[in-house]
Amino acid sequence: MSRVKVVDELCTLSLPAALLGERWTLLLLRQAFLGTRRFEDFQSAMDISRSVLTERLATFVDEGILRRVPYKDSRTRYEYRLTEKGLDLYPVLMALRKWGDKWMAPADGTSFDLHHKDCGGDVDVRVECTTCGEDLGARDVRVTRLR
Amino acid sequence: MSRVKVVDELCTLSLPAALLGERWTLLLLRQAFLGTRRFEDFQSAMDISRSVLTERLATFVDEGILRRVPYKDSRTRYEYRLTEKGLDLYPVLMALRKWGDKWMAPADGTSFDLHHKDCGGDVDVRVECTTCGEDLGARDVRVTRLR
DNA sequence: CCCCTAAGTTCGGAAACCGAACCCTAACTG
DNA sequence: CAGTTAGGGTTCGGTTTCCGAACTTAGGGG
Repeated sequence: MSRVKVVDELCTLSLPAALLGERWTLLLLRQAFLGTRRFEDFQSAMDISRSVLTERLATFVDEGILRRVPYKDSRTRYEYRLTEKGLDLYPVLMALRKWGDKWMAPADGTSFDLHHKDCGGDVDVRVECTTCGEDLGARDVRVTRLR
Repeated sequence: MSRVKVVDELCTLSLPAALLGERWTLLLLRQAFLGTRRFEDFQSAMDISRSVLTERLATFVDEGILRRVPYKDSRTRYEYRLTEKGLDLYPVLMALRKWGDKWMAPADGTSFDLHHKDCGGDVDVRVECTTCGEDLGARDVRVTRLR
């Protein structure tokens, strides 16, 4: 997080970029969205070292992205669940996945599918203009620096 | 990249997540989208060490996200420009920014604004169902593991 | 000539990461 | 009721990666 320079670089894009650009955080998030909740499960699914996992989970918890809740396995243990703030990162992962589908497809396709629960339709991510409704790419947008 | 386990974890989400979850890559990308193209400019804007910058630029180049093109400053130098593949990452950054606006706003607002060049409208990112057109959140989507 | 510039490269010390072993504690097991 | 198991960590020594500062390279300008 201290990788964010405190000049004009401190903005609402660089802050999340610094957080999620930390090693393992995106993969941890992906795992959480796939339903993983317990320490052991994260560890074995991602093959991350236990000490680093502890640390990442802790920063997610105090960023308010995950919360640590007790559960009973005939005894009190803890599991990690996405908060509203965490669930709100869904579009980021969907955008990543869409890009991955287009540009990094590993020949044998993806290992899971996504569908709208209600109607069974496919999931898509779009950048659009709230005024005219058009689809926007990087070249259609003007950046204005403030201050 | 070797952080991607080669079991079922090799998918079109984990591959990009591993790449962009590398330290500095998201911030480098942001900088590129803001128009930065030269080594020195990346270096001073991001405050990254020169050796790591060299390395990150190189992996972006051989991932095909940036390309290294000569320019003349009365002499041949090189600059880094986004490719189509790179420009296609725009939705990822927009999704990050939207999330940042909502959840990490640094009190004094963002340091830059974005507007549709043609109509001046605001930029938005949406996850939607291609069949019914509804907006989708993480809870509206069913994940199906394949194989 | 000497210095400047852009884009790197080199190198020694510091920080982060890794794997493996160890810890703690309540609950089964025999 | 002693011993084992399970989940969720902590500790520790060795390895990678990162950092900052200095050095390199090559053409142009004064």
